[in-house]
Amino acid sequence: MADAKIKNMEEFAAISGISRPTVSKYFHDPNSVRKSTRERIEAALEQYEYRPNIFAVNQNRKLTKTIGILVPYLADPFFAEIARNIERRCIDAGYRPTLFSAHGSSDFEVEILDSLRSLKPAGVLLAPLGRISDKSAIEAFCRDVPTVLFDSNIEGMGEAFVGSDNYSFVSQTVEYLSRVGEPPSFFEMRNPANPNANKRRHAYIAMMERLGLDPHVIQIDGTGWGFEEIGRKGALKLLEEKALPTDTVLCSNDRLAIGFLSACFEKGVHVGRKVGCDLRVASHDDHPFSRFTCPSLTTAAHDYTAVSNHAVETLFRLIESGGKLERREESLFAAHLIMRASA
Amino acid sequence: MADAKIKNMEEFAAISGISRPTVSKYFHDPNSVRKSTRERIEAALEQYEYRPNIFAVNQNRKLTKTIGILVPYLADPFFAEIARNIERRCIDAGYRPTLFSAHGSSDFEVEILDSLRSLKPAGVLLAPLGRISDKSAIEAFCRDVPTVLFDSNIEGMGEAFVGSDNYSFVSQTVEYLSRVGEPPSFFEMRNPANPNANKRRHAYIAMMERLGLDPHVIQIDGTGWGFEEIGRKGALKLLEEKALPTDTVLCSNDRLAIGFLSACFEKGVHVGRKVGCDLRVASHDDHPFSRFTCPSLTTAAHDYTAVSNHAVETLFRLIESGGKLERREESLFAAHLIMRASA
DNA sequence: ATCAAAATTTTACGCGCGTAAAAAAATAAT
DNA sequence: ATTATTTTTTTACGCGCGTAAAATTTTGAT
Repeated sequence: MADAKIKNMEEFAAISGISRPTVSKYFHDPNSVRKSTRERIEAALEQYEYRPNIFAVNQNRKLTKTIGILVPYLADPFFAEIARNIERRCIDAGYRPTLFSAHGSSDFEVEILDSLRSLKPAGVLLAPLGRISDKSAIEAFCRDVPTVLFDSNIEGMGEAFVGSDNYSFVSQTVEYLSRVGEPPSFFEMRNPANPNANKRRHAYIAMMERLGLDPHVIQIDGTGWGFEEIGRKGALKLLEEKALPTDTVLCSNDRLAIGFLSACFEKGVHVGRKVGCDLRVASHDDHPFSRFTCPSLTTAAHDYTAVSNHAVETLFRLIESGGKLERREESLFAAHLIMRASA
Repeated sequence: MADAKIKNMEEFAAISGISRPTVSKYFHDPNSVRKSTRERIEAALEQYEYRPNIFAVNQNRKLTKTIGILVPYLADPFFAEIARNIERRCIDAGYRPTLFSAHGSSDFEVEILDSLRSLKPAGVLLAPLGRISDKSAIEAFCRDVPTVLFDSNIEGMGEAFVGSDNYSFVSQTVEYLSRVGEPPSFFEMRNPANPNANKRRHAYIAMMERLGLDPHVIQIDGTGWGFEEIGRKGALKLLEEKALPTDTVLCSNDRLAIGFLSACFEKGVHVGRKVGCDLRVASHDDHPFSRFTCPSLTTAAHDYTAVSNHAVETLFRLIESGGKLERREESLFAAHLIMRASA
């Protein structure tokens, strides 16, 4: 492997004593050539350093081995975590994942979709921004490129959607909170960027009514992706105005809850389920940091692994079947409750 | 722009009434062709949708417009934040950034470097894992690809290093803490993955000695990138054994501090600089979440913008000068103290 | 040994574009 | 109008590889 460098496949084929078309076949799929030739190629591969030029390969192959991954906001550890899982699986399956973040901007999202298109990826895993996404741009993209949506669903777009079952999240938290103490109010942003937020609100209301309880939805102002700060500001206002209808708050997501808890601490409000506490706070997502909040956050956790696995597997299936599925698939995974100190 | 799609540059040239070599020249640099022809091309560009095939372009051009960005751990919002800044600037400058994360593993790091090499990028911005990095692999990579290191320095590798001045961080926190209260102990991991940690420890000791104070370095066990959990475990042990030498703790970085604060809360230890508090805790980095800890974290902040800007600009300069700099450059940016409630 | 099946080699073309060289055209300067 | 200069066109080759078709070799079973 320390010998002179090989320029191209022609040269490498000559050295390994195999014809170029066969070598080409080998790189496409090592098992497509006879064992003895495979071994000869691999022997040469160990002596000489050669890898096919990826640009020439991609130009000529109908199907690239690239998989695009686009998430709305990579600085959110939740997406970073999912992306990590997905990347891993793609690599294991012999694909080359390329990761993009829309950085919370729909302009960026469209721009990335555009440059993703020119990469001619075998498939794309797309977690759209949601409400502010340019729907028509996404729809056009999905028509051209085999795409599986995840995290946020947009009706009818992509060949499949894989995400979490928001009803499962909320029903578990609401059930637990109201069984053990006062029923929860629901704390959320007035104009949530993410469609999951709406589903969670509806699930909250439905669940409360099923339990014969009065739903209280508290909506706070704020835009953008600085959820913690939005939650903190909203909570500060509520606490100052003593406007909380119950002593239990269920936040739409963990990042809002992180802000909420920080506001409580500032105001000297004791959060927790122990005696002497003023307030219980729970939430959804099991954000990587939620176990380090003060107090640690009771939350409903995504089945990260199941979601990312199934998203990737669905995409592989989609790719193998030529970019089209019989019918659009929707897969939702249940949450599981993680009881910590906050509620 | 809704007209029939163009297959290749040949076709597009025919339609726009310009010869293909000239069109090629235009896409390389629009200002390299006469104004009148530029306008004709751009007029055609508005009517017909055409973009040069990126693979064919990259195969034939000596220099790609790709810039590789590799960070050690993208699930750490600190790196996500830096990556966001860098991506932005690269796009603005007409490059195509591609982001990779080593996910904390040196195997991954080498693997990514390898696939990065085959992308023939114009340049690479590399934040190495640090201690566990495969130095020889990185060195070999830097020889082949114009590379600027950032965040963690590895002596002699890459054409330049851009990062923060650890001494500036620590001197400010130590000075402040010991001026206002009891001098701090230094809380860190025994075997830090990141070389900055070592520099911070040395800076702490030097600064304490300069102030005529006794340094106390507390080293805790733990490996990997789950710093919060490591910090929490370490702090729990310290608090249980009442092993803290002073009532002021300076953590090596914010993620450790987040864990420390969570342990304090669990143990009922009151952190803050107000009267009645048991402990002051400060740290370094200004992690995106450090303002939402309980209490909010006093910390020394990176000049994120300056670091990412200067890293990118250095890389551009490096690219323009053909991949070599007169001599290796090292640029360090000062921190600024952010006073919050924890100390 | 015989023969069909499977794998490989030979040969050749195409992908979409960069780019060099010479000829032609357009522009600017005198 | 003439000449010098800049820009564009024509022509042609190369990049590294995919892939098709026909010829050849190897393999495995009889």
